[in-house]
This record gives sequence, C-alpha cells and structure tokens, in this order.
Amino acid sequence: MPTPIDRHTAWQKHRHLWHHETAGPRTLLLKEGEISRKLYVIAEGCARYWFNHDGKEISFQFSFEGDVVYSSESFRKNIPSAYSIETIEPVTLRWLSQDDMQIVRQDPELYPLIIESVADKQAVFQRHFFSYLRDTPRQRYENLLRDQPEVIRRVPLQYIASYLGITPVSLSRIRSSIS
Amino acid sequence: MPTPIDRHTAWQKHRHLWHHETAGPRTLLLKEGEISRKLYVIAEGCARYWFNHDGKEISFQFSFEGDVVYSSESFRKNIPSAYSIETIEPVTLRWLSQDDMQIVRQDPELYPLIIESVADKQAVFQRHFFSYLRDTPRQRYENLLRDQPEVIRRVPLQYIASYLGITPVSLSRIRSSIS
DNA sequence: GCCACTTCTTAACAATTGTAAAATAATATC
DNA sequence: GATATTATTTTACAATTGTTAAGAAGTGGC
Repeated sequence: MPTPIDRHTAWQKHRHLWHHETAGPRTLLLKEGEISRKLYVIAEGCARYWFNHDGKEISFQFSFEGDVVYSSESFRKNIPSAYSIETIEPVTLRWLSQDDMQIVRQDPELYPLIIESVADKQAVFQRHFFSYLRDTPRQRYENLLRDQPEVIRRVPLQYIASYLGITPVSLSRIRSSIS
Repeated sequence: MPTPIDRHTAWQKHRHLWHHETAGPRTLLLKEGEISRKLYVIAEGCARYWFNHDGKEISFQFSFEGDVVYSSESFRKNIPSAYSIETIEPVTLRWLSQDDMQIVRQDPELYPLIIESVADKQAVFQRHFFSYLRDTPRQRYENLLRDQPEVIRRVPLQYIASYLGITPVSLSRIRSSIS
C-alpha cells in the first residue's frame, strides 16, 4: 500500500495539469444529454445542478467556492449526463480534462484519497436525502436557513423551491409565515 | 496502473477471507449508534435500512440477494452508524471483517473496481433521490410497482410507506385508488 | 428615467396528505 | 383452534400543498 502523504501535497503534484476559465452568470457548464469532459473546481462564484422534468427545471444541488463540479457518471463512463450544470453568479474556475484526470487517478498516493472523497460525498448526499423522508418542507427550509444561510442569500428562491421539493408559491407561503 | 483483470477473478482471490452466518427475521445486523464491523453480502433473504426519528422507524433502503449490506461511513471511519440494518426475512449471509476488508482494499487489481462500485452506488442513489424532487408519492409507488415489484411482494407496507416518504394510511389510500 | 421582463408574493379554491381512532385482516403463540 | 398481537384498511376531519391567476417588487436594457 502506498504510504499516506499529506492530502494537499499529493494534489499539488498535479497542479500543472489544471486549466483556468471564467464564465458569466446563467452559463451552462454542462448540458443535460452531453458528456461531461471537464472536472471543474469553483474558485469564485456559485452554480446549480438541475434537470428537466415536463418543461420544469428541477434544481437538486448548489455548489460554491472550493466545490468540485462535474457529472461524475458521465465523466467516468462517457455517457450522456442526466442533468445540466449552470452558473448562477459569474464564476472563475479551474478544470482538469478527462485524460489528465486519468493521470491523476493513477497516482497511487491519491487512490485512497479519491476513494475517500467519493465515499464522503455519498455520505453527505445521504444525510441530505434523509431530510426528505424525515422532515416537512417547512423544516427543510428552516434547516437550510440554519445550516446553509449562504444558499438562501445567493440562490434565487425559485431554484431553492425545487431543491426543497415544493413549488415557489409554497416556499413563499412558508417564508411569510416565518418572518 | 494495475492491469485490469476480470472482476469475478479479482474478488475470488480473497474468497478464503469470507465468514458465513444465518439470522432469523427481524434481527438487527447493525444497530444505530454502534460501529459497523462486518461487511455483509446477502446470499438469501432481505433486509432494510432504517433510522429512528421521534420514535418512528424510517426505512430508506431495502437489500436483497447479492447486495452488499453495511454502514459504509461507520465501517470506514469507526464512527457510530447513523442507522440500523435489520433483516426482514430469514437470511443467509457471508461477511468480511474490517481487517480483512483492509487486505482486500490493498489489492491493486481491486482498487479501480472498488472506486467504480462506490461511484455506481452513488449514481443509483442519486436517481432514487431525483424521484423525490420530481414525482408525487403516488407516482413513486407506481414506479416501485413497475420497476421493483419484488419490494412490494416481500417488504411489509409500513416500511414501504416510510421509504416513499408518506404515512401507512396515505399509502393504503393510494393502493386502494389503484386496484 | 422609462419600459419590458423576470421574480416573488398573495389570493382563492382544489387536491392531497397527516392525524387519530376504529374496524378489519393477517400472523403468531400457546 | 382460540386468543393475543401486529399489520393494514377505512373513516372523518384538520393541515398542508398544488394550481391558477393576479398583483407587487425587483432587474436589466435602452
């Protein structure tokens, strides 16, 4: 087994592979049905993940500074992405190509870190999922307000409504009954 | 990078590490708050994942023959599990200890397979999650009936209700309005 | 600043779900 | 097989959400 080394140092070995890019607000970084070919990291700004359902845009994830942004299944398997990724604010990004990511993935010092980060992401996702089984929409909004007030400050309410699994009208009612 | 070999062959190398076990119905394989120390695979029978919320048992996953069953975050990090795993039917199981799983994980031929299976599991989970944002409880029940009729045959309805995010009463109404 | 456009809120009503309690059905135990 | 226990269904009513439409507030372009 490779000797564990510092996470930051392990990644820094590959920093020469990163490209840089900026984009305005409401720019598609990835379009539903296309193949995810760049693994982005957000340096500044925010974005949302969404998919189309009967003509409605359903947002299911928001990403901010430091977050990795890509469609992992599409990126790994070269299959069409099930969702789009769109900037909300103007963003500055760095990204890795699929080929360069292959190089990084082959680094034995990074193997355990990558497994771990994928698994951790899954755990976070699962906790988020639990709130849909456990809490009412009102409680989910209150949780968001308490745990991630930044989302409510930076993300338009219509996107937050679909993220909470309700309509904008219902979210508006919940908000007015709180404040 | 290790040469990719046949998935089955790669796992079979480690078959001597597996233990065998049986359990009756309604047996806890893992209790919320305890540490997941065995990675089970179901040979026969089925089980459910659930957590407690205000005295109610909320089921969020069902597992059948061939499925891996454990609390991944708890198993990896030796932290208390956020949920319980309980048999529904009598089961026969095989399992790996944490230490033996460490050995398996170190097999360079299995690294890519493990990363892939974790990532795939996440994708399945994500698709399931999407239905909570996209569909009504009635549609989720109809999807379950269409895609996994085995779940409805083998799992008590009260567990299915919480899995769908509704009460048993509401599920009963939905069922009676269909058939 | 003015206009057009989008976003958010409010209102009214329909549809769905939750809650509590009782009835029925199914299962387990002796 | 009779009884106790648990699971599921049904009923009635309260609470919440969806839908549609209209109004208010906010944004951006000229």
